[in-house]
Amino acid sequence: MDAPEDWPRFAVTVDLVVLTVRDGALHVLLVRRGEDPWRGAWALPGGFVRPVEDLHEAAARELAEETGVHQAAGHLEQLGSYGAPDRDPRMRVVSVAHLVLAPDLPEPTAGTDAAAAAWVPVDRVAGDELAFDHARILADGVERARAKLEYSPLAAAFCAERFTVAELRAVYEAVWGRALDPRNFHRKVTSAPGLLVDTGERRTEGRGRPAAVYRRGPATTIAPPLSRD
Amino acid sequence: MDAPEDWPRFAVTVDLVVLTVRDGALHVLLVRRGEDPWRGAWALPGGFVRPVEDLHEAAARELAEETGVHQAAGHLEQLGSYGAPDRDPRMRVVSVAHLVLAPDLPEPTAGTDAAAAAWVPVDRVAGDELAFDHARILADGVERARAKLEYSPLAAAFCAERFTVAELRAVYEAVWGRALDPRNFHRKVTSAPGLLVDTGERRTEGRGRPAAVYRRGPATTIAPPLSRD
DNA sequence: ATAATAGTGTCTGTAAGACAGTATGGT
DNA sequence: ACCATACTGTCTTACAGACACTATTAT
Repeated sequence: MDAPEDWPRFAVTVDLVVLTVRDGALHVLLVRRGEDPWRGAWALPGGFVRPVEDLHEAAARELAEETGVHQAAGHLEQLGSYGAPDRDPRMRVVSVAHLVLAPDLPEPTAGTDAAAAAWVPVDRVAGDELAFDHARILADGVERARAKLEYSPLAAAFCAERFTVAELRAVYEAVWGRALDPRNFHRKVTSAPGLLVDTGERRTEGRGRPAAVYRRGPATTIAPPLSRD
Repeated sequence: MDAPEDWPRFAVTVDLVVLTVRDGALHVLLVRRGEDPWRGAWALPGGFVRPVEDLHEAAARELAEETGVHQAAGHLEQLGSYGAPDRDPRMRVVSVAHLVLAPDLPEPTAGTDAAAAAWVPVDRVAGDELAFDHARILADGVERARAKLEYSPLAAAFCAERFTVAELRAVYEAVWGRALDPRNFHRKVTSAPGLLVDTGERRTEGRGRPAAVYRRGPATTIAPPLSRD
């Protein structure tokens, strides 16, 4: 086996698929590119991995830099790596994409790097207006999120620390793009052991009976899973 | 945003978690390292990504080089990337790990690179005898394989092109490490639409009634999934 | 005949989907 | 009073797990 220093050098970046739920629809955070290539196109936020940081750290740092969010609530996980030889015309770049699920955040651009940043509904992102291979990365991220809601407690990452069953259901409906029966959903999530912890608090939203307020429980999976059919 | 050529250079490798089922147990393909660091330790097969090839191509090439297998049967997918700053003492290396599920192969070492290669039962691999962070990568690969058998037709990737229900069940039992009820398993997999295609062929294994021989069907998921409890 | 494996039928408990009905607030 | 939302209970159907039973081969 040969020594690493004899082998081709790559630039390594992290790209972020940051998803949130706003106004009943799944949104992704995009930035407008200020330079060539792809000047003026929308792109996923991201940046280069520094010499001394792990991939996960780099993703968290870029998230904070570009959105002003110190990923306390929410969820960050590695999505996958993209390294087609021609994906960046300047040189060989491997991007390690990460998926972030965040509660509804204050308008972006609080950050620094990007010329402009915006939340865009995922079903209104035209694939050909995204830079590089970001349309593929976005599609993979959305699919991962949709799949994970089935068997993991991750939907709560889209909510504030305290939330109602209706808010949780709204997340599922936005991410899956279909209506769920409120009564069966309630029965399912409240009976799943360790999924929700009742805070005792009640909350009135407009009219109607006040809803119980929950926190995330210790469960790491939902078995049997919810079905998105 | 800055130009990639101004940024730190990484070496990028692919590492392979190659799994197969032999003698009723899940095995992983390991190679003995011939050089420092970790000279003499077991490691996952792998190597450096070349200047002009995609990550997936690099993984397939390394698989062929180190095992002599031209990944026709079987399955290859990306597992995840590992890039802790100190994972290789020589320089900054990011490894894109891939998972390979292969039918029982002829003894390795048919390949070239590795000083020695061997199939090792996964539950007999001591974590601290693997080079670099390969113990973690192996654990992630095995967990991925176990999880995917639940809801995907991937178990067939461990079988020859034509196989019986009993052979398929043996795969599940080896990967999950628990016995399954042959009758319920048979009912489940034969009634899953598109999972198996009856070839009409029958096969007698020792004594007992001959078993129907199947090929993989077009199904991409098993819904509802099997449960490994 | 006996053993062994392949494959089918039946029963039971659990849970999902559909939806009636009750509880508790705002207007 | 009325409506909207939260929550509970009931019915039906589907399916997993358990296991009796039949089918077809080797010894």
